[in-house]
Amino acid sequence: MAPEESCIIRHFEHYRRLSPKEKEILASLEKAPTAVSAGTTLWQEGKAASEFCTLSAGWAYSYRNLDCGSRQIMEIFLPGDIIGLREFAFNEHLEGVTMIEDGTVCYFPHRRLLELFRDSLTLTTVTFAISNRQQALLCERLVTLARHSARQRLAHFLHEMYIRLRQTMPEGGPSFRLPLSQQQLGDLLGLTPVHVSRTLSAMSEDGLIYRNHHTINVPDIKALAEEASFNDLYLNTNLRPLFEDAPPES
Amino acid sequence: MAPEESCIIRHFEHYRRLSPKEKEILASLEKAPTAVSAGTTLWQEGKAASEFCTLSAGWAYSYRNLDCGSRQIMEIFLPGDIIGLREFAFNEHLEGVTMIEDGTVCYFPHRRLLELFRDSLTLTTVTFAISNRQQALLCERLVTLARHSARQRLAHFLHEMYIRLRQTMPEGGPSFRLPLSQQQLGDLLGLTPVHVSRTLSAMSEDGLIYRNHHTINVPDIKALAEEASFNDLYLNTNLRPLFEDAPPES
DNA sequence: CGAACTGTTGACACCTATCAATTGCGGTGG
DNA sequence: CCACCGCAATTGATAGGTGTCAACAGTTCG
Repeated sequence: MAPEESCIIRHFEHYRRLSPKEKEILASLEKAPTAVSAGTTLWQEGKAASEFCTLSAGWAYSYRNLDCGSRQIMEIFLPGDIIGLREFAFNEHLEGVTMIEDGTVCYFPHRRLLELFRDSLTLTTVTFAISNRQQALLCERLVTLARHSARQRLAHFLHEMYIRLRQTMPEGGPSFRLPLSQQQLGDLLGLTPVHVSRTLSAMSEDGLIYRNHHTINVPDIKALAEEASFNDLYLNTNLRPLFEDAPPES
Repeated sequence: MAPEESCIIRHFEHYRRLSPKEKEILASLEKAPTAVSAGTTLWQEGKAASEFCTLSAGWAYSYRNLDCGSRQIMEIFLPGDIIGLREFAFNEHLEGVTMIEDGTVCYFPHRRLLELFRDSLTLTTVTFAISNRQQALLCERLVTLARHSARQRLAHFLHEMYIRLRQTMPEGGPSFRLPLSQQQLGDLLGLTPVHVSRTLSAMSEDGLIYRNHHTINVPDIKALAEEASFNDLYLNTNLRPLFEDAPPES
């Protein structure tokens, strides 16, 4: 595939325009696409970590298995995301990663990221920015877990996914496909699947969302944001103008 | 003060040995120390962001004010930490920052970090690693908020602080000073101050901790870790050996 | 058509929030 | 040095949200 079509390049260009050389560096990360089917575990927590991968197609999630027997889903990955970025500094994977749907991933060794840091200041800052944004997503979820009701948590997550999906697919209408089971939603939001079911039903009855299998229809996105007391500051991915007059490359 | 004594250099050297030139770059971040008293707010959420600062002395925390009137403390900063690193990519501060005790901070503009990225691959990777570690702390707290009881949350936080403090002050015995009010603990762990009080009292009665004003004594750190089902993987700050054969500086 | 999984619904228990009153502590001024 | 004030911490009673257990319905896929 031509570099221009790569998800990861689109993702990076969301933050900053890239030169052909920079695009080439990014494209080189996706030299070895691997097809993976739904339910495949890319790696397990605790295993030695030596690689990242980019997600070219399909959804994935990372998770932690807890001593108490339950499981916490940490992050939902969409096409264009780099999986494992957070674990760069660690020798073992802190989280396992599993595919939600069939998809395609491209593994690349940690060393490649160092080369990227060495070769391009722009890619370095954008990578750092992507990491920052990921962290902001975590912070928002942390807030909802600490302080919000089950209904607010679900409203918040649905709104977040709506926004994230619209950033890559600007025209998608009021509905989107959410290929997560209620068990997975519960594992993500710290709820039991039973309570997820009850809460989603209540939200449907109140006309906040409509559900059809795995398709969610949001008739009034502002009402959903209101319900979640959503803070859209953190999804703003525009880099500060500062970067325009960044110090010159060496 | 001589560069060797700076908290932030000690912090960075925890990850990787630094050359004199690299130490100098770091020391240059701390050119303008400012004394700040307990309760001072360094900046508020939503305000335009143009600076980071290093924390040279004293404790601080970052927080979010929520629509529902309560407040979520996101992060506790100790001497040697860089405050605001997470907000690098954003134009506005996502979080406010307030001093817990009297202390000293050194502001420096965002641009300085770009210069650091440009001038030293080692400092770039260590900065990225520090950001990763911060993220790992967040993940752990997210897990405890999602799935653990009040007692487990408190045990976990106390254990985490114990470990973090020992990393800078290796010999400190079984007790440490924790200058946080129960209101602040509640805001950090998603609990009401009333319930924090009850839970700490119960932990004291069970001999898990002893309290004296703001000093916490942990007679059996392993018991505390057990109680919290603590995962010490994420506090492991040793960079992977990979960094030893990092590509040469340009 | 049946098995296995996912989602729904009901009854009940438990943890934590809420509201309120009281105690203890630190700082201030007489 | 002591009385006083304000804040932090404690303790009690009650309410509410979510977990747990269990049964049942619906969907998917062989």
